Amino acid sequence: MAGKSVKKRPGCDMRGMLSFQILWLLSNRPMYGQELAREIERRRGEKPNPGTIYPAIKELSEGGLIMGRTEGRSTVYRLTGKGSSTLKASLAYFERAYADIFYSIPSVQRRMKEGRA
Amino acid sequence: MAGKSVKKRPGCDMRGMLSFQILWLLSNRPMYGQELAREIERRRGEKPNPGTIYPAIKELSEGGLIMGRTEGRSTVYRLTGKGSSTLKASLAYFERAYADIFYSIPSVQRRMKEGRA
DNA sequence: AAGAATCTATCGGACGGCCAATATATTTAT
DNA sequence: ATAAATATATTGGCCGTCCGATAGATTCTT
Repeated sequence: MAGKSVKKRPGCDMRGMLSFQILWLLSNRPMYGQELAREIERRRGEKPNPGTIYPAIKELSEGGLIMGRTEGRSTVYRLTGKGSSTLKASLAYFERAYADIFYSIPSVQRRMKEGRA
Repeated sequence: MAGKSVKKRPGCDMRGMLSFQILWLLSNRPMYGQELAREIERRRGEKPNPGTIYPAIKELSEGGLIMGRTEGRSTVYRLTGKGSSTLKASLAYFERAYADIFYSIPSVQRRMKEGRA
């Protein structure tokens, strides 16, 4: 049966960052869906399911933030101009909202003090 | 009527961070609901509605991550031991998942290079 | 050619976040 | 005492995320 118990991160599940993360990844280089899923897995620890990643891609595509180009069996996506400016605004929001949380992390502070950018 | 059009951040709405942010705020000092709402407003730019903040508080409270103590007209919340360890784990996840995004922000890089912790 | 692997894609359901509206209680100001 | 301000709290509904299952198409391997 579909839609069983969703695994719950204790106390905070941090939903809502998927589209943001996809935009950011595509700002580095064009990728196709499975590549995006793998890059997200590297960061989150878990690979998003097809039912998660593809609807997100579709949404971004329909919103004109990314553009897909079919190449063989895969579809390579890249940021549009609109997607790029949206990402810029989102990054500004991200920083304003969560920078102090980041700077409170010990390993981040260490890296700061050493001036490693 | 209730539940009209939810304001949409274009392309990424970053839901799911509320409980995390509440835990982090309470790790700095105990606060009551409206104080939490104001601190979140300072960071996000918009104040979470009662229908957003109170259910989140309730959930964290029922999960044993925070503890409330009624004082006059307000209820002051503080982290529990469980909440503290949960926050620690969440911070680790947060860093792993989004650190590279954070470090890609120009103003953050500037601050890093100057070694300002 | 046949099978395995890879990629794209959709469906149904669950869940947290989020809002506007509404209600009540307590404290403060006039 | 009355009004205003402050704080807590719930209701009803929408949205994006997320999962597991399922399916079809293309490419690679044997």
